[in-house]
Order: sequence, then C-alpha cells, then structure tokens
Amino acid sequence: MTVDERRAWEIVLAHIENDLLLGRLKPGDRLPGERTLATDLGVGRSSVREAIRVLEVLGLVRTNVGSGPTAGAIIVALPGGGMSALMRLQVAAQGFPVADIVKTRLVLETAVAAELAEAVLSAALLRPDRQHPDRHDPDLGRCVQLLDAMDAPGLTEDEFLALDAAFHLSLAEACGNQVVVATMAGLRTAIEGYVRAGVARLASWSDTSDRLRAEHRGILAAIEAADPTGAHSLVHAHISGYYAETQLSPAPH
Amino acid sequence: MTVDERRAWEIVLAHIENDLLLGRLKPGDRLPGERTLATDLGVGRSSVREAIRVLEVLGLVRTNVGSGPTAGAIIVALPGGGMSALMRLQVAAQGFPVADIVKTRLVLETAVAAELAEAVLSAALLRPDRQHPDRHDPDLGRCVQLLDAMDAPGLTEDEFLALDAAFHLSLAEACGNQVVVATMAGLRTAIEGYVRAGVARLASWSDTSDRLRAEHRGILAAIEAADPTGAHSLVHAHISGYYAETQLSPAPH
DNA sequence: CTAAGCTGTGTGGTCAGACCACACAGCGCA
DNA sequence: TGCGCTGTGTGGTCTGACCACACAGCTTAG
Repeated sequence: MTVDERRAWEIVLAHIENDLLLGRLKPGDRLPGERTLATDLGVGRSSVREAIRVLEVLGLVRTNVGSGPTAGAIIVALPGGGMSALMRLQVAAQGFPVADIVKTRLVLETAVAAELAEAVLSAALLRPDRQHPDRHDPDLGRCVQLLDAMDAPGLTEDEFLALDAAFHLSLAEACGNQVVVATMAGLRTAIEGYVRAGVARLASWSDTSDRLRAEHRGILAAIEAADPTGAHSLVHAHISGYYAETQLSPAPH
Repeated sequence: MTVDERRAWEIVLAHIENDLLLGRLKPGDRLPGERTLATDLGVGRSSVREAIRVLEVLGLVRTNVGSGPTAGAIIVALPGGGMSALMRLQVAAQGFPVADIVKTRLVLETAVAAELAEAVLSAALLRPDRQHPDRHDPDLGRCVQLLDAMDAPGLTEDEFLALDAAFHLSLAEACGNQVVVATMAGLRTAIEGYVRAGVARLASWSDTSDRLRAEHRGILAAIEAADPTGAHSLVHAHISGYYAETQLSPAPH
C-alpha cells in the first residue's frame, strides 16, 4: 500500500492532464467546480486552486465567475501566453541569455521562411499556372496586410514594432505549425523590453524603419518567388542586422 | 486613483518578476516567507501560494519546508521542467499537434548539428592542427559517452530511448544555447508516450536500434568532419526516418 | 401574456485561521 | 564537548467565511 507522495496540487494537475490525454476533457469543456473537484480528489479547495492557477498560466484553462454554461474553469488550448510567461521569466531570472533567444529566433524564423518558399515551389511544380484553381499556395494575405499597415505614415515606434512582431508571427502562422507560432511569440515577448530600449540606440529610426520595411518586402518576395535559400538568407540578415544595429547581439555571421 | 484590477496572485507574480528584472532577486536568493510577502503586498497567503506555484512549475523557484538558509522559496532558473509541462499539456489538450512537435524538432535539431559542424569548421580554419592547444572545438565528450552507453548489450527499449533522448540533448548542450536545450527537452518529453508506443509498431526493434546507433555515429562523424550540410541532412533523415517507421509522422520529404 | 424584478444557487476570488511536519538555531545539562 | 530539548519560522494543507458575479426560475405588475 504505497502512500501517494505527490503534493495535493500535483494530484489535481495529474488528474486533469490524464482526463485530457484520455479525451475525457477537451477544449470547450468545463471542469467540475473547485469544491466538487476538491471533494472528488480528497484534497482542499486551495490545492485545487493552485493547480488551476498553473493550468491557467500555461494556457490550458480560462476561469469565469458566475453561474451557467460560461462559468467556472473552461478548458482552452492557447499556448502563446504560457510560452511568453515562461520565456520572459526565464530571461528575467537569467536562465535564458538574450543572445540565445536571438539565435533561436534566427533558427526558427529562417526555417519558416524557407518552408513557405518551398511550399510555393511545390505548388508551382504541381501547377505552374499561378491562376489555376487547384493551385494551393500558402496564404500570405495577412502578411501582406501587415506590411501595408507598416507603410502608414506617422506610426510611433511602438506601433511599428508591434506591427513588425505581428508580421513575423504571421509568417509562422502561414506555415501552420502551432508549436513554432507559440515558440516564436514567446521568444519575441521575452525580449520585447530590450528590443524597445534598443530603438534609442539607433542612429536614425527613420532610416532603420525604412530599411526594415524594405527587407520585409524582400522576404515576402523571395517566398513568393519560391526561393527557399533566398528567403532563408534574407530573414537571417534582417533579424541579425536589427539586433546588431541595436547592439542586442549577436553580430551577423 | 486607479483601482488595481489585477488579481491578487498576479500582483505577487508581477512583483517577483520585477525584482528579477531589476536584479534585486537572482538564482540562489531566497524569497521572503509567504506570510511576510502576503503582508508586504497586502494580499492573502493563499494568493501568494498560487503565484509561487506558478513560478515553481515554470522552473523559477524551488520550495523547501523547514528553517535556516535552505528553507522557503529559493530562486532557480531551470526552464526544462516548465517547458516540458507546457508542451506536454498542450499536446494533451490538442493545442499542439504531434506533427508540429516533430517538425519543430527537425528544425531545431538540424540547426544544432549544422552549427556544431560549423564550429568545428571555424576551429579548423583557425587551427588546422587538430592537436594544437589553442584549438577550441565544441566539446562532444558527453555525446560520445552516450553513444558508447547505447552500445551496451541487453538494454531495454526504455533504457535505449532514454539514452537516445540524452544523446540528442547532449548535442544541443554542446551548442550551448539554453533556449534550444530547454525547447528540445520539452518537445521530446511532450511526445515521449507516443514515441514509446511507436516501438510496438516496429518490424524489428533490434534492426531499428542498430540503425539508429549507426546513424548517431554518422551524425557525430559529420560534425567532427566539419560538414554542416552533411550533419543537417543526417539528422533530418535520422529523426524523420524514425517517426515514419513508427508511423508517428511526418513522412520524410 | 410579457417584461421586470427578486430570490436562490453555484461559480470563482480572496482572506483568515488552524494545524501539521520539517529544519534549524540556541540553550542547558551531563 | 556532545546530545537533547525547546522555540521559531518555514512551506503544506485544509477549513470556513464572505464577496461579487451570473444565471435560472418564479412572481408580480402592467
């Protein structure tokens, strides 16, 4: 007869994870109320709350006060916030060096761009006619929208940077890999403060933002031209160039 | 006079994050006791505990009962567990498709191998003499050890898989990028159950494990031979081959 | 008959308090 | 000097009280 050495909140967490794995719970479902869960699992309500809090921050539940179908803890699957919190806190605690964040971004974002270009290439090989109804290119509509939005006159630096982040993320989203999307969002958030502070070190924000916009256009053009190698290089230069210019590191190869 | 709309536990979390960012707290430091923190921040002790639990799961604090210098909540910076929990739970909640996990692994691990090979190449260009005392190759000692351990006769499948995971992680560690290490650890953990279950679908575990070991040796040889392209391809084939064989997806290019 | 108001219920959010085991530090005694 | 005891502060856990919220159901008035 083994004594369960797990802590009370861990019992709750494991129970919910198990239900997720077995398909007993899925996004949209509502957990039993805290009091019910506590009774069912033989723990205190505080321990239930601790576990729920963990799940909330990791993007697995959303909680609502009240009654009726929208009340309580609802299962969601939104990893972005959790990834951001984890990375942001690890940067703050010096577990993740900023340079490593930047390098990881380089790895992921160059891969995304190359993969999009490859998808265009595959589509083109199957259907060389760009207007063919059966031709399935990746959907870059959102990317284009964001580039157009970045061309608006009078954007503040913060507005520009937010659109810039959104553009990069839109490439990942066009790729369709949820893990990469969440990871990239987290990486970006983790060093957001540093990026913003780096703007002050630029010789000319106007020159830099012009250059960034042009580079974005170049990246998108390389993707649309089905040039994986070109897209990869342009993204690499774009990201490392900006970080070098703001002295955030690392210097370009 | 604005009312703080944050929840009580969020106030605690933000306070601790701020202290980390300002360098008032760093790994090894001890947080004030829960009761003290509650009083200082004007919240209940339960709310402090909820925040601490979040930080604990994300790898930012470790808690010890007792008194003296090792008691209480100590700041750490160990992102691996948090990354694993986040990814594992997101897979369970269907936020992260398994296929996306695999693809992300491919991106990261091929980049790691290529970067190691490039580091060997750089070292060789600076110091062609392999025995030169000033030559600084990446340290692959741990990788070699693990490969040797995998050659032991009579390993169970689980033992083999654990060593296999450790080998892959040791490559990331040799690269020295903490973000990639944690991310890869999380990715691997997230689908560990699937990987283990996949073994049952193999025609011959013996043949497969032999092949895997040979492929590991090939990867390491390509790295040591300063061949980034070769290392990249071998890792890609190695990972996608195993997943295809166990039908975990995705099929090789 | 319909709409508005009231009541009851269950939800999460929060705090306080009680008690436990743990781990150490300090003190007293052999 | 070493051992045992006591006190203190630590996290861990549970319980209970109360709050605001949100809905559902019922009753009353127009």
